[in-house]
Amino acid sequence: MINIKEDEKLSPLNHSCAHLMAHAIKNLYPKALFWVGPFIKEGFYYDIDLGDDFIKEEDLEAIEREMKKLAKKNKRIYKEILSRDEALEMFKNDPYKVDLISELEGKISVYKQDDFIDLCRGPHVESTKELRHFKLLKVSGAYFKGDSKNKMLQRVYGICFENEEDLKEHLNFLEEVKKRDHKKIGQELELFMISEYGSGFPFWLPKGMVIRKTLEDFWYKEHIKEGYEFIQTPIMLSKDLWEVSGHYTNYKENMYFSNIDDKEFAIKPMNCPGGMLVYKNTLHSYRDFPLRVGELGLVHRHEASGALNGLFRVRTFTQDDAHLFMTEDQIESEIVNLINFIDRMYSVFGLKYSIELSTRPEEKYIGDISIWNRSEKALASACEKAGKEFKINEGDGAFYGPKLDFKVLDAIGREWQCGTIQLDMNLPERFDLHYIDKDGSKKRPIMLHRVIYGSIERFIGILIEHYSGAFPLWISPMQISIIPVNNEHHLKYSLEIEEKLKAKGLRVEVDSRDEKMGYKIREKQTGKVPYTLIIGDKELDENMISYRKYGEEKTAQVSLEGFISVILSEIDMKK
RNA sequence: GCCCUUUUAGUUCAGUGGUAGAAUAGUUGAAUGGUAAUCAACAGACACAAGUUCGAUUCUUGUACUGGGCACCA
Repeated sequence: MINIKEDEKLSPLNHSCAHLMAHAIKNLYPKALFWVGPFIKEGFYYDIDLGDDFIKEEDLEAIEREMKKLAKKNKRIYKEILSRDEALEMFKNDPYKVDLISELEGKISVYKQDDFIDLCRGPHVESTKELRHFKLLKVSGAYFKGDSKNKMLQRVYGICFENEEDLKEHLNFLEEVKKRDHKKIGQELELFMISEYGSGFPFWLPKGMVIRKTLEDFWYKEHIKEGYEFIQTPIMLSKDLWEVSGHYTNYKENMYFSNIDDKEFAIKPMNCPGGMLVYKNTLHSYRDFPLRVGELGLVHRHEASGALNGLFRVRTFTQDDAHLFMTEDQIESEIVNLINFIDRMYSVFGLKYSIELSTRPEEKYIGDISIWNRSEKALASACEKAGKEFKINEGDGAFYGPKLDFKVLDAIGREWQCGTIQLDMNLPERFDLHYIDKDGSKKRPIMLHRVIYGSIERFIGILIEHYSGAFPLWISPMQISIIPVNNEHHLKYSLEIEEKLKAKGLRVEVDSRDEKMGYKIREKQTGKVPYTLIIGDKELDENMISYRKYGEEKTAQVSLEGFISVILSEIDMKK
């Protein structure tokens, strides 16, 4: 996956291409006014005010043609330095540029090509002739200065490369992304659906449910190894609780409510308040620590309609949550444990990841600065002790504490935010949590929230795209499909095999429909079933089975016992 | 929520100011098969509401939904 932002050659190229596009748009839409046109990770864009006119997707081709025409003229791109007054004079008829100039300090630089001139810091390529291998990708709306209170401008995105091969490669990558789309694969493989009666509320279909259940079972098993206990808290609780937790004041717009017997109830957007009540249910001693309490908690959040996106952004989802309670000097070792745990969980799926440490916000934060400093240090040194590199996001922590974010990298190099470990100084205070220390005094525990999958729904979405729908055997909804060559002669033997495989806990089916085997094999391949067994005269006579692995064309012949042991060890290794 | 976009059969797509056509899935029948699609018959759809019109699936408006962005993600 490319990152133009970090490429010294591609970033000026894309920046210049943004200007070339603006130039072309200016020629085609004389009324157009331009705000800014930077290069980004995946290309460039320009924000444009076209008055009451619009650029539509189908207009992009015409703009591209105009760009090619301009580029061919081989105009030199040169820089000029102006004083503020000169700049203001030059752009006096363009309110956007005047606005921009007013935000800049010192001398103003502009770039010129032919009759087009634009404010810009640069750098740019030397001539328009270098801009040849580009593609305009999409149009959309974008708020002026990124503020939803402002007017919406039109944004056109594109990307530029040094040569045609790189451009082609990138366009192929975009095709690949489309092919892997979990919404598409989820429908094709009948994993989940979303009804028009509830956008943002996914339904799990039988096959998707197998995946979900498998991930949940695995999650429980691994958490037991790590010394966790489990709870389940109600999805609906009195509004009073959300006032104590602070969610009612800060998060009301995103919560669902219901009135019962004239009392207001809220559907939980987070599991923590319920977890706090469980903690308070008993008196705690320092001897109980670290206390690790997990909950696969179903939460509901009223996300903006435009934010919804398949399983990635939904209105109801299951967090693989846990709350950990400890003393201050247990923070570091507990975080080291967690990092190693998360590492183990991700590596099972072949997911690489990076860690980011977010520290105390400049202004809006609560709690003692000395606790902030100590816990930030604990998070950092835990990463070091676990042997993990991390990036620091200064001031990016939540108001209630610093955090470590885990971003997983999928099979085609895209990043997804999944796990997070957050220290929380807010809730223990609000809920007045305490424990009895060695000396018999009451103390406030340190509390961590953490998730590993993040949201099970979202994680499955990521896995679908990561594996492109071809799940490893242990997760695959249907593991083995048995095809009798002829129902009359081979069905009985097939059913016997099915029986034996089922007895081993495998997910098996016999496809006994009256169809030709070529047809069935095709279906198993498009359905991405890991193993297909073919049972005919040959297998019957020799008391063997023939199997074909997903994605391979060859067939292997083995005894049933041999096959079972191969399969079971593959499941065991989670390959 | 905002901008643009989309909506025709279970699914993927054609098409029209005089209510629609295919592929595939489905049902039924025939075919008994050796590694990516056997043949035939049947059945199945214009998102919803209002307007324009003799007549609207088609045009207009609104609503809902889809997709891509933006904003949001205490």
